[in-house]
Amino acid sequence: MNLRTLLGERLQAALQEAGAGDAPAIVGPATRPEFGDYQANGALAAAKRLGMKPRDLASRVAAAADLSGIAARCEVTGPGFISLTIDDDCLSEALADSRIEPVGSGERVVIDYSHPNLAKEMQVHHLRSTIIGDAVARILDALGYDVIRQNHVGDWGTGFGRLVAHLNDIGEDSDALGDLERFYTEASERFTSDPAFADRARRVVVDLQGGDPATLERWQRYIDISMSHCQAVYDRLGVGLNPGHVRGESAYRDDLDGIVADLDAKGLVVEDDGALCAFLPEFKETDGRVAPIIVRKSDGGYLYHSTDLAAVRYRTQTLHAKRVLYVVDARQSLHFKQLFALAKRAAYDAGASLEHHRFGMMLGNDGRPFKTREGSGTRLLDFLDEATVRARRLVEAKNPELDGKEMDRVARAVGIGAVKYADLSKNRTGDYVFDWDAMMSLEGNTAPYLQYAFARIQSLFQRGQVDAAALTGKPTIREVEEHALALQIARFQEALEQVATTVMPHHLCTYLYDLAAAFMRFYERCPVLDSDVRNDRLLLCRQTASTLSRGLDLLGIETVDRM
RNA sequence: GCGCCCGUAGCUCAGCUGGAUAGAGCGUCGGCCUCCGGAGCCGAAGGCCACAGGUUCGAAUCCUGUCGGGCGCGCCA
Repeated sequence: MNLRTLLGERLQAALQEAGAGDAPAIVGPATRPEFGDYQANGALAAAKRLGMKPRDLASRVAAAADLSGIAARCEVTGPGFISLTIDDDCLSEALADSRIEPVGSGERVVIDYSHPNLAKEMQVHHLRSTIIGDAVARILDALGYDVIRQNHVGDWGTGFGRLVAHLNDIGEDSDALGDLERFYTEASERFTSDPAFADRARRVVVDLQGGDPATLERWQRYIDISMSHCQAVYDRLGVGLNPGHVRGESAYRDDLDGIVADLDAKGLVVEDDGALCAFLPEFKETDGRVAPIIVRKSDGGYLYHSTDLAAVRYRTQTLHAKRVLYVVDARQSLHFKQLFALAKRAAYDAGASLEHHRFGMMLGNDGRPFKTREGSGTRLLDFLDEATVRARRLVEAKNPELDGKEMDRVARAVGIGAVKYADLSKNRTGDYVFDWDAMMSLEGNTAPYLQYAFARIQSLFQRGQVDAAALTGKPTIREVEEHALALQIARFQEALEQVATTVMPHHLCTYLYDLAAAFMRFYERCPVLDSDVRNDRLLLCRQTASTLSRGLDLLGIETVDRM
């Protein structure tokens, strides 16, 4: 249940009854505790339009609103705010039924994320897209959307010419493919230093695009190996991606001629300097130049604009997506603006919402793009190794009695969880500073703090020999701390829906952190095991734990019973 | 040259269709354990929300400009 939506509907009806037409109620969390749990600001804005005194309108709205069973108090405050306090029985009901409401109604959403370049191994800069995309996909899934994950891997393009040419030269049985990074570097070096090799590489590109079977076979072999590296990273990260989600650039290679012919037929492209370009007026700059969208190079080759257009068409017309989410680096902003504009002109969007959800770079403490501690590289696997090692060191120091197997599991959950949370909790459109010590400090808004809160509740059940699953009934709310905690638990749905609309998982992180804080205050003030109302409080504990665990799970973060 | 993004406490970050006295964590200072994990709780100090105008009953939020920082801009993706 979404209390905020419910209050919004009831108050909007009251606004209408009070003569304010279809003015929105504008319900949000109260800004201060003395103003209750929620506040509605809509009467202020509406009163102005109607030429009424805000307080008068607010009073009429408050009187007209049907809030029985929802709000225990509804009163006008200040210049015309409506302050609302949720009824304790209502909270109690909400706790008893904590299912996620499927507001997605099966609407199909395609989400494009991770999309590593298969020419080399996954790098640290692939982390954000992979993690954010995974969390968003999980959350939309949980809300009842029909989510289709698309891993648009970079498996096609001129770069593969040199790789396959190098593979041709050294023999495909060579174990050189065991180290993709080295292989890639060698191929690149030869390409710049050896003109004859560069020529061969360019011919390979032609062969590839022409569909030469032997060349395609070599290429496929390279792709398979590279893809298995990616899968290892995905498994390690615990994200839901698998080979079934892969639909890379090469999947659209046979569509490109048709796309470009179609753009031409629609009069959207012209030849310029030998290249085929679209010049859309909205990309006209103040100096009169128009930024071009090149869909075919002067040598006849295609670029990623064409591939991406084909992908848009596939996602909207074949997959029938209503919404296509691109979780991609902010540096691609112009590309996506152009892509979406051209796709609309060509009617490839089929009315779907095409959305680029950008993110900034991960910076080190020095304010420069992040590198692993050694400064040598940015291989994602090395980075995850370091995270796990650091987490293990931490957990060993705090809780040395965990045995080897459990220690491994905890180190993984804490290490990977901390990395993910550090990223997800700061989903700004700009860059963010990654700091090992801050994210592993186990204090403040971190994954370990939330995991700890969960573990602490499990420990409480264990100490009290409580079978949490067997607890029944609806808790009666008595103390203000209980009310605050119950309210926060009930707001889970709001947090999820907020992520669904904004595609910003940090709203869920903030929610969970506030939930943990509300629990800590409750726990400090309200004894649980040695209490006359033990069952009620145990129920609150159980719902806190399950909400924490579900929320973290939707972020792709594991919980552990002891840590 | 043109364009996009960012500028909030010493540091790292929130601030949800414009709302009441701008919030957390770290760090600093001060309280709280006969009590369920102190990895905690309570409190204090710390802000011209980069700057200047504008719109509004009301602006960190919207508009314009200036100054800082990041990124991007014809045949890589």
